[in-house]
Order: sequence, then structure tokens, then C-alpha cells
Amino acid sequence: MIDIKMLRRNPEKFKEAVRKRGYDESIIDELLKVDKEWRNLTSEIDKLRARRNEISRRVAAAKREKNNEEANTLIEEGKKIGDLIKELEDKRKELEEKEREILLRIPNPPHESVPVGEDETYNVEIRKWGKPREFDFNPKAHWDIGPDLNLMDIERAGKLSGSRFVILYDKLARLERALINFMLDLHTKEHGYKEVWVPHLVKRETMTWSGQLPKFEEEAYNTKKDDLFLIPTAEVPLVNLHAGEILSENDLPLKYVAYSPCYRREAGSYGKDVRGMIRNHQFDKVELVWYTKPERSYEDLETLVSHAEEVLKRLNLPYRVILLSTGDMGFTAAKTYDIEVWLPSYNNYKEISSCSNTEAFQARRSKTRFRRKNGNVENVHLLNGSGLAVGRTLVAIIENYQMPDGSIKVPDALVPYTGFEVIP
RNA sequence: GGAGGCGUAGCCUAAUUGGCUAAGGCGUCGGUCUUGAAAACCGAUGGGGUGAACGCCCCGUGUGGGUUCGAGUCCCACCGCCUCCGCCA
Repeated sequence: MIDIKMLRRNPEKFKEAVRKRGYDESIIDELLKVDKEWRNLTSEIDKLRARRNEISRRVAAAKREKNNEEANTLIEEGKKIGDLIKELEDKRKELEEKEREILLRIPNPPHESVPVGEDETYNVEIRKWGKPREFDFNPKAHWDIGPDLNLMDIERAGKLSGSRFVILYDKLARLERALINFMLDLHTKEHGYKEVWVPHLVKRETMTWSGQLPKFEEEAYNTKKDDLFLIPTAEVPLVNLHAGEILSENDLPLKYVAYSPCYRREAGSYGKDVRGMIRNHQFDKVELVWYTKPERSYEDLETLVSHAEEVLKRLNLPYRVILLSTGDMGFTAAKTYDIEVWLPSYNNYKEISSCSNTEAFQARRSKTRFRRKNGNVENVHLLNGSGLAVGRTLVAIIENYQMPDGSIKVPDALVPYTGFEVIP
């Protein structure tokens, strides 16, 4: 959610921001109009309330002095004002709902360092690490390697759950679990994160605070009976952990890491990544979240990205870091780096992590604030990033570490976690 | 699922039968004092509207409604927590 006070002061800046992101800027004018009406009405109501407060003070005084006649006259006036207030408040409530509805649909303005462009062709490559392996045999895709080893079962997953699900057996299942533990250990022991185990079902409000709703309801799984949502990422519970709280400046930054399965309907992605386990309705992810101060949030974003990169370095998987353009960023982000890992089956790099600074966009919705030493209360800045998507890391290992005989070598860093060096 | 209890500010705790400005303590920040610190004392410490500014006004006792001239206090719904019963991995 954008800051309405900033918007009032500088509407042109916000129109430009909205335009850069490929949204229609008329939404800003619409919002300003409703806001103006709201403020006029609020002034009027406040004046009436002041009058009512005065009356009720005088009623109390009159009653104390046993002046019943005066009290009754005042009560009569109070009744009339009360009715009028109620009427105007109903009107104001309508405006408030309208204003909120518009506000929740305006994307986060991009940071000045973000390249402007309508789609991913305007993304900028920041750096590359490692070299894609040169195979002296014909490398296979993970959707062939896995089933050939009888360790990956897409057919039976389809029988149980439909398309975009997968079943893993034996050493591949074990590898998935090893990756989760490896990532959690790295971030907790070496990068200073606090491990969190989170609920996978959350309330509608929680999804709204973190920005998934109302705009992306189609993307989320919902349990109709209780109106709970399956989390599309652990970011949702993590960035709402301190909703409504005022943190102490000394507590910042707070760094959280959580493993969770992620559930996504992938409603708009028919025909995209249809083979294998690249784009599933359910996948594991280790998520990193920072609560930090505005003046250092961009510096911290760089650190967060480096933590995600470290996972790939330890696994010796080639990757590149991309800075997303204004048109390619998510709704809640002011700046996003994607990390892409090399996949032989795509003969290209494929997204494996997305790290964003949402500034105060989410914190404003969830009312997550901190108190500065001088007593001022401000919204925190929230950063989130995958560290990493576990399913895609598994795929990257299968494909990049495949051997001519169809087996898979386990990266050295993982051997302590798997207990074996080769699959099968 | 059933019965009961509770929810006050960053934290802890008050508030006759509904009535003047939600009292007090702790913490934090700033100031006075001090060589420095502690102590003591003074002030600040939720949100909004309006205004160039000093300021003025409104809202805020879990959330949303209701009763009333007036609600922390009374009523209803919801959310959360606790206790007991039932069910349960």
C-alpha cells in the first residue's frame, strides 16, 4: 500500500511510478478525488463531534447543579447532532471503503535504480558466476533422468492430484530433504538468521497485509469453509509476524528464515514449463525475510541476495543475477533481483530465487512499525527472498550433476546431509 | 464441538451506580544537574484532520456494530488467549 500522505503532496510522482509499472495512471486521480471528499467530510464530522462533546460536558454539569431544564434542552440538541453525525459517518464509511479498495490495487512505486521497461526484455544482468558445464555426452532433462531412475513419478502424482505435481522416492526424496536442511543450516549458522516454523494456512487478512490479496486471489488455494488460504510462500507468515506491533530500533534488523511448502494455483501459466517439476502447484522453499530500517534497506537487500547466492556457490551451480525492470517486478516490490540457475534442459538460466525490497509497502498494510531512539514511530522496511526454491535446486542438481550412465553425483556440500555420494 | 473466564498505551497495572483531560508505575528518548555516570527533577513517547507556523480539533481501552446527550464501563457479533469437558495425531 502506498503512503496516501506522500501521494497528496506529490501526485505527479506517483502517476509516473504507476505508468512505469504499466498501470493506468487514472487510478491516482480517482483515488485523489475520493480522498478529497473524505477529508472534507472528516472536517465536518470533527466539528460536529466537538460540539457534541461540549454538549455532553454541559449536560453533566447541569445535572450536577440539578438544573434539569437546561439539561433537557441540551439533550435535545445532542440528539439532533448525534443523528446528523451518524448520517455523515455512514457516508464517510462508504468513501473509506472505496478509497481502501483503490489503494489496495496500486502497485509499489519502483526504486530509482530500477530499469524502466514494459517487460522482461528490459531486465539487466548484474553478474554471472560459474561456467555452464560442457557435456561430453548428450545431457538429459530432469524429467527423463528422474523417471529413468524410477525415483521421480509424475504419472502417479497426476493420478493423485492432477497435473503439476510430483512424487519423489528414495534417494531423490532424501536429496530434497537434505537440501532443506543444508539451506537452513547455512542461513542460521553462518548468516545469522533465526529459524521459524510457520503455519501453512493463514487468514484472509494475513494474505491482504502481505499483498497477495485482493489482486491475486485467483492464484491462491482457499479453504472455503473457514476462508483460510494455503500460503503461496513462507513470505506471507514471515512478513506478518509482527503485524500491529511497534518494534524497538535496537531489535532491527530482524532476520528470519523459514522452510515451508508453497501452494500456487498457477492460474495464468497454462502451457508454461509444462514438463517436469519446474512449475508445480506445490513446492518446497526456504525463505529469507528482513525487518530493517529505511535508511539501510537497499544495502541489506544486497546482503540478502548474497546469502541466496552463497547456496548456489556451495553447490557449485552456475548462475546469474538479474535486476528486474519496472514492468517485470511483482506488485509489492520496489526493487527485485532474480537469481537464475543454469539448466541444461532449457539451455538457459532459470529463476531459482527472487529477492525484493518492498520498502514500507507491506509494513503499511500490516501496521508493522518501529520506534526510533528519538521516539518517532515509523514503518519498517521489509525484504524477502528465496534462499532458495528447493524443488528447482533439486532439478538443477539432477541436470548439472548427471553422469553418462544416467546416475547423479551428489554435490560435496550435500554429502553430509544425504549420507551418500551418488544417486542411485 | 460444549461450558466458563479474560483482552486498557512499548510493557505492567488502575478507573463509585455510564459523566470533566484513561490515573499510576516501568521502560525508552531528550533535557537540567555532573569531570563522567548514577540518582533526582522536568519534558516527550498511538492515529488522523486543518494550518506557513505557535496551535486548534477529532479519533484511539482486541475488531466491528448497537443503546445513550455521553461508553473502558451496558448489549450483540467476530477475533485472540486461558481453564474445564468432549473428540483427536
